[in-house]
Amino acid sequence: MQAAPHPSPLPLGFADGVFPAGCPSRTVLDHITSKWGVLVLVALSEGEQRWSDLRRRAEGISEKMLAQTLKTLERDGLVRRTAQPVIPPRVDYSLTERGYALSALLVPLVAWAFDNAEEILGGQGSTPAK
Amino acid sequence: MQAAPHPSPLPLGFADGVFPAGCPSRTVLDHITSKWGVLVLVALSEGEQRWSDLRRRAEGISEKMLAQTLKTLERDGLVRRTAQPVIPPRVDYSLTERGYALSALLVPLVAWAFDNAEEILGGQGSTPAK
DNA sequence: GATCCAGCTTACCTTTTGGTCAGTACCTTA
DNA sequence: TAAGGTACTGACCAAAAGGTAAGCTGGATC
Repeated sequence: MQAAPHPSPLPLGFADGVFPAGCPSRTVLDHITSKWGVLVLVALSEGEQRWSDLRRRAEGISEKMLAQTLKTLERDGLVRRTAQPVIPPRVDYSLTERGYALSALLVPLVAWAFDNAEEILGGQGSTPAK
Repeated sequence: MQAAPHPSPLPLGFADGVFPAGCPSRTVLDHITSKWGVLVLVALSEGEQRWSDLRRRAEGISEKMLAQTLKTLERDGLVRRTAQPVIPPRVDYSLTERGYALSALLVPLVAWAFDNAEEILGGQGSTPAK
Protein backbone atom coordinates (compact mmCIF):
# COMPACT_ATOMS: atom_id res chain seq x y z
CA MET A 1 0.00 0.00 0.00
CA GLN A 2 3.06 2.18 -0.04
CA ALA A 3 3.70 4.43 -2.97
CA ALA A 4 6.27 3.05 -5.34
CA PRO A 5 9.80 4.36 -4.83
CA HIS A 6 9.97 6.58 -7.90
CA PRO A 7 6.49 6.64 -9.29
CA SER A 8 6.33 10.23 -10.44
CA PRO A 9 8.34 11.72 -13.26
CA LEU A 10 10.08 14.86 -12.06
CA PRO A 11 11.86 15.67 -15.30
CA LEU A 12 13.39 18.89 -14.05
CA GLY A 13 16.64 20.66 -13.69
CA PHE A 14 16.44 19.97 -9.99
CA ALA A 15 19.31 17.60 -10.32
CA ASP A 16 19.46 16.07 -6.84
CA GLY A 17 15.85 16.67 -5.90
CA VAL A 18 16.75 19.87 -4.09
CA PHE A 19 14.74 23.03 -4.65
CA PRO A 20 17.34 25.78 -4.28
CA ALA A 21 16.40 28.79 -2.16
CA GLY A 22 17.43 31.42 -4.69
CA CYS A 23 15.91 29.71 -7.71
CA PRO A 24 13.91 32.07 -9.96
CA SER A 25 11.19 29.44 -10.16
CA ARG A 26 10.43 30.15 -6.53
CA THR A 27 9.38 33.68 -7.40
CA VAL A 28 7.29 32.57 -10.35
CA LEU A 29 5.69 29.84 -8.26
CA ASP A 30 4.80 32.38 -5.61
CA HIS A 31 3.05 34.54 -8.19
CA ILE A 32 1.07 31.80 -9.86
CA THR A 33 0.10 29.95 -6.71
CA SER A 34 -0.89 33.07 -4.81
CA LYS A 35 -4.32 33.06 -3.29
CA TRP A 36 -5.84 35.42 -5.85
CA GLY A 37 -3.49 34.71 -8.72
CA VAL A 38 -4.87 31.22 -9.19
CA LEU A 39 -8.46 32.40 -9.25
CA VAL A 40 -7.79 35.26 -11.66
CA LEU A 41 -5.90 33.03 -14.06
CA VAL A 42 -8.57 30.36 -13.99
CA ALA A 43 -11.32 32.94 -14.41
CA LEU A 44 -9.52 34.33 -17.43
CA SER A 45 -9.16 30.85 -18.89
CA GLU A 46 -12.81 31.20 -19.84
CA GLY A 47 -12.01 34.18 -22.00
CA GLU A 48 -11.47 37.92 -21.96
CA GLN A 49 -12.98 39.75 -19.03
CA ARG A 50 -13.37 43.18 -17.57
CA TRP A 51 -12.27 44.48 -14.21
CA SER A 52 -15.77 44.26 -12.81
CA ASP A 53 -16.22 40.73 -14.13
CA LEU A 54 -13.11 39.60 -12.36
CA ARG A 55 -14.18 41.26 -9.15
CA ARG A 56 -17.44 39.36 -9.26
CA ARG A 57 -15.90 36.03 -10.15
CA ALA A 58 -13.12 36.04 -7.62
CA GLU A 59 -15.62 36.66 -4.90
CA GLY A 60 -14.18 38.45 -1.90
CA ILE A 61 -11.21 40.04 -3.62
CA SER A 62 -10.63 43.69 -2.80
CA GLU A 63 -9.88 46.26 -5.48
CA LYS A 64 -6.42 46.66 -4.09
CA MET A 65 -5.66 42.97 -4.37
CA LEU A 66 -7.16 42.68 -7.82
CA ALA A 67 -5.04 45.56 -9.07
CA GLN A 68 -1.92 44.12 -7.48
CA THR A 69 -2.56 40.62 -8.77
CA LEU A 70 -3.26 41.79 -12.30
CA LYS A 71 -0.16 43.96 -12.32
CA THR A 72 2.04 41.08 -11.27
CA LEU A 73 0.52 38.71 -13.80
CA GLU A 74 0.81 41.30 -16.54
CA ARG A 75 4.44 41.93 -15.72
CA ASP A 76 5.02 38.20 -15.86
CA GLY A 77 3.58 38.13 -19.35
CA LEU A 78 0.65 35.95 -18.38
CA VAL A 79 -2.13 38.49 -18.70
CA ARG A 80 -2.75 41.08 -21.39
CA ARG A 81 -4.40 44.38 -20.55
CA THR A 82 -6.30 46.16 -23.30
CA ALA A 83 -7.57 49.63 -22.47
CA GLN A 84 -9.95 51.56 -24.68
CA PRO A 85 -9.76 55.34 -24.31
CA VAL A 86 -13.47 55.82 -23.82
CA ILE A 87 -15.46 57.38 -21.03
CA PRO A 88 -16.30 55.64 -18.79
CA PRO A 89 -13.12 53.60 -19.23
CA ARG A 90 -13.23 50.11 -20.62
CA VAL A 91 -10.41 47.69 -19.92
CA ASP A 92 -10.31 44.09 -20.99
CA TYR A 93 -8.08 41.43 -19.53
CA SER A 94 -7.14 38.23 -21.27
CA LEU A 95 -4.52 35.50 -21.11
CA THR A 96 -1.41 35.59 -23.23
CA GLU A 97 -0.26 32.40 -24.89
CA ARG A 98 1.98 31.77 -21.95
CA GLY A 99 -0.80 32.46 -19.51
CA TYR A 100 -2.97 30.15 -21.49
CA ALA A 101 -0.50 27.31 -21.25
CA LEU A 102 -0.29 27.87 -17.54
CA SER A 103 -4.04 27.91 -17.06
CA ALA A 104 -4.17 24.48 -18.63
CA LEU A 105 -2.25 23.27 -15.58
CA LEU A 106 -4.15 25.34 -13.05
CA VAL A 107 -7.67 24.47 -14.12
CA PRO A 108 -7.30 20.79 -13.21
CA LEU A 109 -5.82 21.79 -9.88
CA VAL A 110 -8.76 24.00 -9.00
CA ALA A 111 -11.12 21.31 -10.22
CA TRP A 112 -9.37 18.78 -8.01
CA ALA A 113 -9.61 21.07 -5.00
CA PHE A 114 -13.28 21.57 -5.65
CA ASP A 115 -13.97 17.87 -6.06
CA ASN A 116 -12.03 16.83 -2.98
CA ALA A 117 -12.69 19.71 -0.62
CA GLU A 118 -15.64 18.17 1.19
CA GLU A 119 -13.91 14.89 1.76
CA ILE A 120 -10.70 16.56 2.90
CA LEU A 121 -12.24 19.00 5.33
CA GLY A 122 -15.09 16.72 6.28
CA GLY A 123 -13.70 14.88 9.28
CA GLN A 124 -11.63 17.59 10.91
CA GLY A 125 -14.05 18.40 13.70
CA SER A 126 -11.79 17.68 16.69
CA THR A 127 -9.04 20.21 16.06
CA PRO A 128 -10.54 23.56 14.99
CA ALA A 129 -9.19 22.75 11.55
CA LYS A 130 -8.29 26.19 10.17
CA MET B 1 -4.07 36.42 -31.92
CA GLN B 2 -6.71 36.55 -29.23
CA ALA B 3 -7.47 33.48 -27.21
CA ALA B 4 -10.60 31.75 -28.32
CA PRO B 5 -13.75 32.66 -26.41
CA HIS B 6 -14.12 29.42 -24.49
CA PRO B 7 -10.99 27.46 -25.13
CA SER B 8 -10.52 25.87 -21.74
CA PRO B 9 -12.74 23.25 -20.19
CA LEU B 10 -13.73 24.31 -16.70
CA PRO B 11 -15.89 21.33 -15.90
CA LEU B 12 -16.66 22.40 -12.36
CA GLY B 13 -19.49 23.02 -10.04
CA PHE B 14 -18.75 26.71 -10.39
CA ALA B 15 -21.97 27.13 -12.29
CA ASP B 16 -21.73 30.72 -13.41
CA GLY B 17 -17.97 31.03 -13.36
CA VAL B 18 -18.03 32.54 -9.89
CA PHE B 19 -15.69 31.27 -7.20
CA PRO B 20 -17.71 31.73 -4.02
CA ALA B 21 -15.98 33.28 -1.04
CA GLY B 22 -16.98 30.67 1.49
CA CYS B 23 -16.33 27.66 -0.72
CA PRO B 24 -14.41 24.86 1.03
CA SER B 25 -12.21 24.54 -2.03
CA ARG B 26 -10.71 27.90 -1.13
CA THR B 27 -9.30 26.45 2.07
CA VAL B 28 -7.96 23.37 0.35
CA LEU B 29 -6.48 25.47 -2.40
CA ASP B 30 -4.74 27.63 0.18
CA HIS B 31 -3.16 24.57 1.75
CA ILE B 32 -1.96 22.96 -1.43
CA THR B 33 -0.74 26.12 -3.12
CA SER B 34 1.04 27.43 -0.06
CA LYS B 35 4.66 28.37 -0.54
CA TRP B 36 6.05 25.35 1.27
CA GLY B 37 3.13 23.00 0.72
CA VAL B 38 3.86 22.76 -2.98
CA LEU B 39 7.51 22.02 -2.47
CA VAL B 40 6.92 19.41 0.21
CA LEU B 41 4.30 17.62 -1.86
CA VAL B 42 6.49 17.60 -4.94
CA ALA B 43 9.50 16.45 -2.93
CA LEU B 44 7.45 13.59 -1.54
CA SER B 45 6.32 12.64 -5.02
CA GLU B 46 9.75 11.11 -5.40
CA GLY B 47 9.04 8.75 -2.56
CA GLU B 48 9.13 8.41 1.21
CA GLN B 49 11.39 10.81 3.00
CA ARG B 50 12.58 11.78 6.44
CA TRP B 51 12.31 15.09 8.23
CA SER B 52 15.91 15.95 7.53
CA ASP B 53 15.55 15.02 3.86
CA LEU B 54 12.65 17.38 3.48
CA ARG B 55 14.53 20.15 5.22
CA ARG B 56 17.36 19.76 2.78
CA ARG B 57 15.19 19.53 -0.32
CA ALA B 58 12.91 22.44 0.43
CA GLU B 59 15.94 24.65 0.85
CA GLY B 60 15.36 27.58 3.16
CA ILE B 61 12.42 26.15 5.09
CA SER B 62 12.56 26.60 8.84
CA GLU B 63 11.78 23.77 11.21
CA LYS B 64 8.72 25.60 12.37
CA MET B 65 7.34 25.92 8.87
CA LEU B 66 8.16 22.34 7.96
CA ALA B 67 6.34 21.10 11.04
CA GLN B 68 3.37 23.33 10.34
CA THR B 69 3.18 22.41 6.67
CA LEU B 70 3.44 18.69 7.37
CA LYS B 71 0.77 18.90 10.03
CA THR B 72 -1.65 20.62 7.69
CA LEU B 73 -1.00 18.19 4.87
CA GLU B 74 -1.34 15.24 7.21
CA ARG B 75 -4.63 16.53 8.54
CA ASP B 76 -5.82 16.93 4.97
CA GLY B 77 -5.03 13.30 4.33
CA LEU B 78 -2.35 14.05 1.77
CA VAL B 79 0.69 13.01 3.72
CA ARG B 80 1.25 9.95 5.90
CA ARG B 81 3.52 10.10 8.94
CA THR B 82 5.20 6.91 10.07
CA ALA B 83 7.14 7.10 13.32
CA GLN B 84 9.41 4.35 14.54
CA PRO B 85 9.99 4.27 18.30
CA VAL B 86 13.76 4.09 18.11
CA ILE B 87 16.49 6.26 19.49
CA PRO B 88 17.38 8.59 17.88
CA PRO B 89 13.85 8.94 16.51
CA ARG B 90 13.07 8.01 12.95
CA VAL B 91 10.04 9.40 11.17
CA ASP B 92 9.17 8.81 7.54
CA TYR B 93 6.82 10.91 5.48
CA SER B 94 5.09 9.73 2.34
CA LEU B 95 2.13 10.62 0.17
CA THR B 96 -1.25 9.00 0.60
CA GLU B 97 -3.15 7.97 -2.50
CA ARG B 98 -4.93 11.25 -2.44
CA GLY B 99 -1.69 13.16 -2.04
CA TYR B 100 -0.27 11.16 -4.84
CA ALA B 101 -3.09 12.09 -7.19
CA LEU B 102 -2.57 15.71 -6.26
CA SER B 103 1.16 15.60 -6.83
CA ALA B 104 0.48 14.43 -10.36
CA LEU B 105 -1.04 17.86 -10.93
CA LEU B 106 1.56 19.80 -8.99
CA VAL B 107 4.67 18.31 -10.55
CA PRO B 108 3.89 19.71 -14.03
CA LEU B 109 3.19 23.06 -12.47
CA VAL B 110 6.54 23.21 -10.74
CA ALA B 111 8.21 21.97 -13.89
CA TRP B 112 6.50 24.72 -15.87
CA ALA B 113 7.61 27.36 -13.39
CA PHE B 114 11.15 26.08 -13.60
CA ASP B 115 11.16 26.03 -17.38
CA ASN B 116 9.65 29.48 -17.78
CA ALA B 117 11.16 31.33 -14.85
CA GLU B 118 14.10 32.82 -16.72
CA GLU B 119 12.01 34.06 -19.57
CA ILE B 120 9.35 35.48 -17.28
CA LEU B 121 11.66 37.31 -14.93
CA GLY B 122 14.23 38.11 -17.57
CA GLY B 123 13.12 41.46 -18.89
CA GLN B 124 11.80 43.07 -15.75
CA GLY B 125 14.68 45.42 -15.15
CA SER B 126 12.83 48.74 -15.37
CA THR B 127 10.34 48.31 -12.57
CA PRO B 128 12.06 46.79 -9.51
CA ALA B 129 10.05 43.68 -10.25
CA LYS B 130 9.96 42.39 -6.64
C1' DG C 1 -24.67 71.75 -10.12
C1' DA C 2 -24.61 67.14 -8.27
C1' DT C 3 -24.34 62.31 -9.06
C1' DC C 4 -22.80 58.37 -11.30
C1' DC C 5 -19.99 55.22 -13.98
C1' DA C 6 -15.54 52.22 -14.53
C1' DG C 7 -11.18 51.50 -13.28
C1' DC C 8 -8.09 52.32 -10.72
C1' DT C 9 -4.42 54.65 -6.65
C1' DT C 10 -3.18 55.88 -2.03
C1' DA C 11 -2.92 55.99 3.05
C1' DC C 12 -3.66 53.63 7.09
C1' DC C 13 -4.21 49.80 9.95
C1' DT C 14 -4.92 44.76 11.18
C1' DT C 15 -4.07 40.01 10.46
C1' DT C 16 -1.36 36.47 8.99
C1' DT C 17 2.92 34.55 7.93
C1' DG C 18 7.20 33.29 9.01
C1' DG C 19 11.91 33.61 11.14
C1' DT C 20 15.12 32.90 15.28
C1' DC C 21 16.36 30.78 19.08
C1' DA C 22 15.97 28.03 23.06
C1' DG C 23 14.60 23.84 24.98
C1' DT C 24 13.25 18.63 25.24
C1' DA C 25 13.90 13.44 25.00
C1' DC C 26 16.84 9.60 25.05
C1' DC C 27 20.56 6.96 23.77
C1' DT C 28 25.31 6.77 21.62
C1' DT C 29 29.89 7.99 20.96
C1' DA C 30 34.21 10.40 22.37
C1' DT D 1 31.38 13.60 31.82
C1' DA D 2 30.33 16.02 27.86
C1' DA D 3 28.78 16.52 23.29
C1' DG D 4 25.92 14.98 19.45
C1' DG D 5 22.15 13.31 16.71
C1' DT D 6 16.87 13.32 15.40
C1' DA D 7 12.58 15.24 15.45
C1' DC D 8 10.26 18.18 17.16
C1' DT D 9 7.57 22.40 20.36
C1' DG D 10 6.96 27.00 22.12
C1' DA D 11 7.88 31.98 23.01
C1' DC D 12 8.80 36.05 20.99
C1' DC D 13 9.19 39.31 17.45
C1' DA D 14 9.65 41.29 12.49
C1' DA D 15 7.89 41.40 7.92
C1' DA D 16 4.59 40.87 4.58
C1' DA D 17 0.02 40.23 3.05
C1' DG D 18 -4.27 41.99 2.84
C1' DG D 19 -8.55 44.69 4.18
C1' DT D 20 -11.12 49.38 4.49
C1' DA D 21 -12.14 53.53 2.97
C1' DA D 22 -11.33 57.60 0.56
C1' DG D 23 -10.19 60.03 -3.68
C1' DC D 24 -9.58 60.74 -8.81
C1' DT D 25 -10.82 61.03 -13.88
C1' DG D 26 -14.15 63.23 -17.23
C1' DG D 27 -18.04 62.93 -19.78
C1' DA D 28 -23.17 61.67 -19.39
C1' DT D 29 -27.35 61.90 -16.99
C1' DC D 30 -30.76 64.10 -13.54
